[in-house]
Amino acid sequence: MGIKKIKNEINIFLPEGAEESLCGCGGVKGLKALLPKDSDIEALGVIHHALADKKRIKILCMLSIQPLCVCIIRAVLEISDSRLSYHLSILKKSGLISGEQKGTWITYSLTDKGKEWLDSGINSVFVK
Amino acid sequence: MGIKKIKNEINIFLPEGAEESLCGCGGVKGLKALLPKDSDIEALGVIHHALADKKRIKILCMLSIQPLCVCIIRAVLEISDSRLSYHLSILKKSGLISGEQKGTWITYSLTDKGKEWLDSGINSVFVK
DNA sequence: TTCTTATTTCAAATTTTTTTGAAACAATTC
DNA sequence: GAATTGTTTCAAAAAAATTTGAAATAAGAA
Repeated sequence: MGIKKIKNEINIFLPEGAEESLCGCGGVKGLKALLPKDSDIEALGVIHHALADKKRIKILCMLSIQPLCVCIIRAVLEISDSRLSYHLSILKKSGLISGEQKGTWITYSLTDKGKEWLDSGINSVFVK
Repeated sequence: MGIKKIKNEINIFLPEGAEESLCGCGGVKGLKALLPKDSDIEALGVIHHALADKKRIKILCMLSIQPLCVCIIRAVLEISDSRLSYHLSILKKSGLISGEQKGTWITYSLTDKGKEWLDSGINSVFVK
């Protein structure tokens, strides 16, 4: 009732009004074309995946306070060395943090990308 | 050479300078206290996890163009119904999108949270 | 050189996430 | 009511991420 079924380009029925607004953006083809390019989607996925884990978010937050060596991060998080190393490697690969050797130690810090991400996105959640 | 080893509060050695700057933020205890509260970390994790998948990022991008019913999202993404449904449910649980029944169809749109997230974070990656 | 400490790497075990296909459900039309 | 279409739910299978513990590496100190 009140809903018109219309066969369209991809041969599916649509709710009334849907086809017209779809046409406004070029239909299904148009929608596909409007999506960001795959490499951008990929890049965004890598960052989101890097922070899809509480321990890794904590690491990012810690490093936003100051650069820290692995042993201190370990003491705060209370997890095993290899486990921490695994998480650090994922953050490092994502480009959000970087590590610099200082003698026997490796000191990790936020990269510019990491700082930007923290500034832009994170606040929108915390400031609620 | 040039690196002093100092036994400290948690009984680990540290690179020179590390202890002083650590003291500046209250040591390991202080660092722990400076981390966001667990519920915030959790919330951030949920959002990041929701967008840790390319298909889900694409869905978010599509919905930023206009609200869409499942069958159209399906046509753009070219995946099975149940697979799409699974991804939609994760986005829905994260609060980034919401669905409204219109007759037989369900139309999904970005929530305010979804719009904010897209505005704040995402651009910092795409505008490069 | 040998020893110690900090950190990473590796492979196996475990856990979590994702995919698949069938079945269920809900709104509509016949 | 029966049949149809759009969507979700469910459980099993498959794939991917994470944890674990042991071994490797690297930098210094003795």
